[in-house]
Amino acid sequence: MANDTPTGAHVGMIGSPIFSDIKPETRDALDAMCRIKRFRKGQIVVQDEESPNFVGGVLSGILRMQKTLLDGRQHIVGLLVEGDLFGRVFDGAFEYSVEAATDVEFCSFPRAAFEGLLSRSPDLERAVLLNITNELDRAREWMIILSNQKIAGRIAGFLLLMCSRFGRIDHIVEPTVDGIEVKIPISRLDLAHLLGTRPESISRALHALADEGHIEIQEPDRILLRDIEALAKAADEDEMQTVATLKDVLSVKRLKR
Amino acid sequence: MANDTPTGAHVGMIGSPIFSDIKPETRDALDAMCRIKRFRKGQIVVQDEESPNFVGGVLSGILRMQKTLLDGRQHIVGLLVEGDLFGRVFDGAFEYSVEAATDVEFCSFPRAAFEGLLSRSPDLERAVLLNITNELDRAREWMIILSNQKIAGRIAGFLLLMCSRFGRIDHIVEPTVDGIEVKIPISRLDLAHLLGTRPESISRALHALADEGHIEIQEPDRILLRDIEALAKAADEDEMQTVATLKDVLSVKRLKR
DNA sequence: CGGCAAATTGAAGTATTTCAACGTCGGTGG
DNA sequence: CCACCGACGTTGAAATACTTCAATTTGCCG
Repeated sequence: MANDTPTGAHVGMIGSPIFSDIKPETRDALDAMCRIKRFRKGQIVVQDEESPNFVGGVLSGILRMQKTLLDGRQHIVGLLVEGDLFGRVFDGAFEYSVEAATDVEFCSFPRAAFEGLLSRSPDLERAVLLNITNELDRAREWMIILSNQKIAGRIAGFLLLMCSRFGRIDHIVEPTVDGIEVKIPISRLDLAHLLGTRPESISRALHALADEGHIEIQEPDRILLRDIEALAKAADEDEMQTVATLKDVLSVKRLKR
Repeated sequence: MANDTPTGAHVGMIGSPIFSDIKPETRDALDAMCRIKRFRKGQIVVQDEESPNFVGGVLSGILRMQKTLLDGRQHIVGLLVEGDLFGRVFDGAFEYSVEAATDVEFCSFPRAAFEGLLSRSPDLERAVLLNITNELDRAREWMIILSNQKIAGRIAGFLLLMCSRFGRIDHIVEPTVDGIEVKIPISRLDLAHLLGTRPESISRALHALADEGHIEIQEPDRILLRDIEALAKAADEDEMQTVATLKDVLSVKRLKR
């Protein structure tokens, strides 16, 4: 399950993964107002339309940010991992619901206090700005992935995004001798919604990629990426940098053995 | 290269549409460092990979933010209108290119000076934070639109997004007696890339919506939305608020006659 | 008026969706 | 402990939607 972190609040360095570049005194202030919360897989952290009165910062585990459509379908617009913030600062309604995709732990900062500290601490404000900027980049990457016409391409893009974004986090991504192993934190149905298709198509496309030897389906939610470059090609990947990075990870791993 | 004709700068209240809620002195400082630039439709404002040394704020016209894929295709990830910012603050590379979708005018703030002022002016920092937050919301809306399986649904979502986001701006959206008239600022090819399909499909889906009476194609780039609710249904629209707002706009217009 | 780019239309080929059925796994209760 | 159920993933086959390639039309600019 989740880490065996001390339960009590106000322990030093609580927000470690969250804000890396802020002054010690700002961090102390943050720690002082923070309260650690834990949710089990499947629990709702924030309900749609009900603007939360806190700002959250993920410590461990994965949260799904989603919108509930008219017909009740849940539509994921992002996965939150260690270091990510959620909730709304200074602004209007938070229009999404947040649900635990795995068991999770996060810091909860009372909204008013957080905003107050934000106004007083330029370093924190900058950290938040950077955080949101990153989030924006991620959303744009999603857009590009989603605009791939072929399902297999979208899946390839999704897998690569998992690697490049969640690479050093939790145990989602593990480099092995044969390739990179990715743990998919959501069900086929959710993945289908996320990628704009249906679970049957996800299944078929995934198995098609496997038949071509680009991936290996070790378990339905554990995929081994064998040929990064082929995946990048399938995904129309434009960031050779990502590919290069991932390949480096692999070769290093190979040498280590 | 591009005729970035810096015309007269330092005129009072230049940034009016850009930051509405900042202190007069901050605005003065902004105006003092700002330089107005104008580009004609089709010109490149920022080239891929070449991190610009300025932050831009759109005054009028429309810019397209796009990524160039390996095969040279241009992939739009957002349209910038009056009041939108672009460029990077405090952070890594700006990975997109920016091109004028119509003739445009924007403020250009030297990056270093802008960041300096940002650090000194909490009100500006907040304004920027809000701006980026909005941008993030928009990107997430795009994600939801893009994950619609049917092309017609994506187009419907696109048209509604145009209305709700660009409603009071430029002359993109005009309420009329018969419905809302939307001017599409990009070509079919670009729209196709944006929506993850091909121009032929865009054309067919658009004409299908017209055959059903939901829209009317007055010119290829001028669409009259006749039945907002039908469009919302086609788009799987979850924001009844948007729909309600648009319908209000319409009925007010009708009364006015 | 000719020429070009953009938009549209047609027809054939692919890919995806849909509906239905089956297998697996984990939990529950007899 | 085993049978059963329900959730999930997978597979098959037919229906549908989209893409592709080719041809045609439209509108604009020189």
